[in-house]
Amino acid sequence: MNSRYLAPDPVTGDTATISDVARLAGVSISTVSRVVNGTAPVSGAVMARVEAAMQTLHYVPRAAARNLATRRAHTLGLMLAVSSGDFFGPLLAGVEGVAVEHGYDLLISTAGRNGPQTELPRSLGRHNTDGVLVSAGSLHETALRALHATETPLVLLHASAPDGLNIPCVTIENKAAARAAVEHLIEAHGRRRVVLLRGPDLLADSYWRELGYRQAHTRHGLDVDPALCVPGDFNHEVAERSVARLLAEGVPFDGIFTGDDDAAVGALRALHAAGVRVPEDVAVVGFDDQRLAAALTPPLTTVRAPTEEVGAEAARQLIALIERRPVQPVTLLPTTLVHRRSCGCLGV
Amino acid sequence: MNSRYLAPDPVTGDTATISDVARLAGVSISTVSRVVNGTAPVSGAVMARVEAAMQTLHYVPRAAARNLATRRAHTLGLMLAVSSGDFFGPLLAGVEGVAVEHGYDLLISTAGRNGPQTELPRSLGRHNTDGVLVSAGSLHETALRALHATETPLVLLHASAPDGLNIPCVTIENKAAARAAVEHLIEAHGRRRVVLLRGPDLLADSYWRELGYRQAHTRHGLDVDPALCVPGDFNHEVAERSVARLLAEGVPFDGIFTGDDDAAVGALRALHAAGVRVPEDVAVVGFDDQRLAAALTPPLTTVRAPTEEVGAEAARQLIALIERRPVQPVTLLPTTLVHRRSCGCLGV
DNA sequence: CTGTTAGCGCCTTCAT
DNA sequence: ATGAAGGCGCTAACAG
Repeated sequence: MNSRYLAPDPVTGDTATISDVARLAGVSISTVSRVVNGTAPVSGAVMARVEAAMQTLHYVPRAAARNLATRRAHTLGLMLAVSSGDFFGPLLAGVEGVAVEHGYDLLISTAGRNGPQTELPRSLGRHNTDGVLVSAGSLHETALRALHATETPLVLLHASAPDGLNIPCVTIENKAAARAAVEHLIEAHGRRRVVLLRGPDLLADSYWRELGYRQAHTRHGLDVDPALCVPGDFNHEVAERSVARLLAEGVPFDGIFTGDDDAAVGALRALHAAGVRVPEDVAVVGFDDQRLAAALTPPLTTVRAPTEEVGAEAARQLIALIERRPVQPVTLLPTTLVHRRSCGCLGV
Repeated sequence: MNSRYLAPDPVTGDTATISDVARLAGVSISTVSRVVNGTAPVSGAVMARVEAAMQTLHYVPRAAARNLATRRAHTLGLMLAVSSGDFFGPLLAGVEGVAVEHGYDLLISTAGRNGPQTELPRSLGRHNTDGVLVSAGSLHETALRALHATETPLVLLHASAPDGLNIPCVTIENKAAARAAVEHLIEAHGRRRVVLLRGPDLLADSYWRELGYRQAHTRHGLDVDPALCVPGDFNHEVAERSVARLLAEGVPFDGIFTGDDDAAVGALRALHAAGVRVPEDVAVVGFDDQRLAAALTPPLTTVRAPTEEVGAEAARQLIALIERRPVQPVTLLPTTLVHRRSCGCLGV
């Protein structure tokens, strides 16, 4: 190539470069560059010729060359924790939609099952990426601090920034949602002794949801009985054990806020095994509205989070950061409570 | 930079290049390149000096420059259909693990909810990517043909190549798995009239699973009653309607192969609503072993697919293709039947 | 509006 | 075993 007028040879896989186009169109490479990027005005006639040339040559700019010349990667990094379960898809869809809309590609990396990485994978490193979206549990705090120190544009997903780090984050209104869920049990269904299945210690989600649980009590002049706050870990096995123990010990309760839907599975199972009726004896609310929520017996009342929008908003923030526009330090997306049978609302 | 001996300025975000390292170590850039890539032997002493220099400068090679020089992207493209539900995570984990292991990055793109794309997104195009993994339902056949014509290395996920296209594909043993599931109903539980909830027409999965269903019958000298083959669409609503209709029409049956777990949700719901006991009156098997399978009432007997391994194997094939090593035209990964209550096996 | 000319950072022969 | 020099394809001043 580069020395012939021919179309790219489909056999060698050789493809046209900007100079091929320029030559065919009878202009300079700068002009081609201009019509490709709309960087500067180009006369109609010339533009037409160039576009024709690009067509016949099947010209596609080579990203590596552009990236090298502009010293930008035109790429967003997304650092994920594998466990992301169900909302993986929507999250990705949200992020990707916004990314392409703004002309960015998406480079992905997942943390192994050995927990948060202590190092940013090279693929998402400084030069491969203009910025990185870091989802909760994917990157160890020290790695995050190191990254932040290099001034890499960063946005946190479903997590808040470690002390002292000024990193924008986008997540859902955990506290308000948890409060609303528990208040629903208290107000609409007259429950007074609601169990809290606590989430994993390190997760920000756990912290805020617990706070919401407490706030619901405070607002209604209720005390929180420490005996009702047991481990749930956002995990059905842990949850099942906790609820079974409560039952075995004869601790009285008439409601459960399970922290997340997975834990709800365990809670329902323990309740069912003990012959406790849901929602008559114990009303249950979950959190997340995963696909399985509606399929449980009884169908689970739970909090629906706008996962796709979380991804989209995070991407928007990151791009703003990259392009040096003002950024929201923390954005909390609103949730809605989905009423199903397990709380006592629908049907019986 | 490029003219000082200093470490990269953390404030400007300026970072070291290969020449900075060379200068600090007192060698040429070629030598640095050699130690970075292990391209040619380098004396121990020199190597040590270079490595020290890289350390103190926090040197990281710039991907764009390498890609430009080598004319390779060192990147795999992954084209996904958004709906991928539950097995999104494992699949990604599989692909990514193999990719990084071989020194490739992962660029992702998802098909919008408007069905298969008719064009490969630019981000996964020829120069941004050394090859592309195309998952079922993400790319329209014409796009696939066009892509294939450009000689882009391609591997299909959960789909087989369109007629005449010689594209390797990796998926699971749909036919054998479906056959085993249905045979289990026939052999272990004595069912003779098993309903088939057919999957979506265009999906390869649907086709093979239906074939397996038929094969199970043939092998046992049973006829397939066309009245028992109804739409399921891998969708709980469609499935619920179909099963409800069968019940209403009084068509007799004693088992259901639901095609996938989502459809199983609908089937169980319809059965429950009609007061039909599972598994006593009707035994049910699903397919996929999604997370909700174990949480259903009763817990669902279903086929477990090695999703992560599918991703990993696909990545291996693609890399082989890229590096011009021999490739498996089609690889079928084995599944296992997970016995739970809905078929009549465990508990009651 | 259009062309010329430097690089961007790295790999890769080709000498030595 | 090491260095020198020429690209890879494109963008971005800088002239006209």
